[in-house]
Amino acid sequence: MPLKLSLYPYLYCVKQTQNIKVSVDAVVFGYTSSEGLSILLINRRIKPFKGEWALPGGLVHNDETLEEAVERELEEETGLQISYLEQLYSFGSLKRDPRNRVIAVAYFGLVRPDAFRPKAASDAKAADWFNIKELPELAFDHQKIIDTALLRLQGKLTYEPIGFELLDKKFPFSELEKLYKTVLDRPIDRRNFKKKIMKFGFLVETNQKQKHAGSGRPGFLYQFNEKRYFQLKKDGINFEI
Amino acid sequence: MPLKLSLYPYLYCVKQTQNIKVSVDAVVFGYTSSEGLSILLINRRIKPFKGEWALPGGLVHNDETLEEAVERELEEETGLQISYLEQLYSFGSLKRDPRNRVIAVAYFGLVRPDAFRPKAASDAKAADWFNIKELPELAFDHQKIIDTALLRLQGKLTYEPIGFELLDKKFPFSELEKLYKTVLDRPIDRRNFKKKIMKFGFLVETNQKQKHAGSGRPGFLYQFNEKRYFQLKKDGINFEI
DNA sequence: GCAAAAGTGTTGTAGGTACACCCATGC
DNA sequence: GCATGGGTGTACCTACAACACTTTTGC
Repeated sequence: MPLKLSLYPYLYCVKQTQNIKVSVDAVVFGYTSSEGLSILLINRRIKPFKGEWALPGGLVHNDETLEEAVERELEEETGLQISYLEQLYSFGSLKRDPRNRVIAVAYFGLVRPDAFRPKAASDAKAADWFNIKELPELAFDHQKIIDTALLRLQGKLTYEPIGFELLDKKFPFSELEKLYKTVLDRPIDRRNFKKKIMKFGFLVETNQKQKHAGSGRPGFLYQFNEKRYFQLKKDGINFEI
Repeated sequence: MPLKLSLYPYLYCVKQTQNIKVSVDAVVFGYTSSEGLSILLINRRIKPFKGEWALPGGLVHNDETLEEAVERELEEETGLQISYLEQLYSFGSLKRDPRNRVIAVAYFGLVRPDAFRPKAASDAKAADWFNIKELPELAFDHQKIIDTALLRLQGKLTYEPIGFELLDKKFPFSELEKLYKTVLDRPIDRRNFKKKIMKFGFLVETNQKQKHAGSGRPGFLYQFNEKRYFQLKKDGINFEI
């Protein structure tokens, strides 16, 4: 059976002009040990889904890349500093948007706690953080996008050290441990976890101690050494938790 | 520092109408033990890049999903049966296509050897297979897309049993081993590899023997049990080679 | 001095790696 | 009978899991 070949495959494309828009949407995760894992949402001021909560995002401009579009939208709608951004998935089903056919290229972002502003800081709730376990009803297919992003976060955390992007530049070791417990939603052995992480060598202990919050013995602060990590990665280590 | 909020974030979008097209492109891998890993390319019959080799693909129709578009394009341009398809990545840089701004949602596909037709079968070389190590110059940014796809294939092979999608339904064990050696481009210990694979339990030995090709002792044929795999996956195994 | 969190080592076990000889078939 | 590829087991070693007591601090 030979290959079946159309001689003019592109003829199909000119029959009717394509009328599809391209948007970007960002699932931005934030984390604090007190509030757990949260997602940044905006309240829509225009139809459709006016007044409902949605992911930050919007149409891509003609003269900007997808990454630039996400960064611009985040800046415009929320003004926050992002510490990590990667493409997640493109959603292209037919009825995503009731107005037009719109394809969404979704991105996955992480911010540090110092960029994470709680409810009080926003005026009139135009943008706000929601705990991952207490999300409101969402516009469009944004719940599905969030589900995809959460799976990606959980997966990624176990084979790339992106957890640091959700913590302050310097943090007590227990913060990292709590982060893993929260996001992966399972218990972790403190001693084994520390051995595993420290063995890699890209996490360095500073000589500073935690400024005391609450009771208990204050721990030393640690920081992630990105340079060392990239060196190790080039030499071929594989991070596995 | 409070969140900076634009009151009318969507105003930005109406300043100028978006003029971006959406296409899909497919990186389809095929494998035979004699020829190694190959990619399916088509020879462009229209400008731009007329006469050059490119990935199969084209503009998405208004009334079809992204997956439908990929499958239609593959059918139109090459007529082949695909055994595995997943989304790879979306490429959105500004000058990908010299005509318009076009965003490509790239897909990653695998076909079995019996769908794999060598050069002789195609008329006038409209579509053809190229060994991964002997690719021609490619149109657009298709080389970059292929690089991304190859990394995905290598990664995926080690943590999901998709290798079976590149082999016939029944195959001698050595075929699987050669596939891994070829794609991962490193030596593999025969005995350990077999132990590892068989331990999972989703690969079953049939009582048929390989019809003899060349010299040497013919081996038994094996087949992948998809049902068993999904059951195991649900119960929480993780495939790791 | 008591509650709360940080810091730290050992032992058993499972799984991975390294490694070599015999068997069935075609020519 | 020889060349080619198929089939198979063991021993060592590393890496992970399980597990509990002491130390520092705030109140």
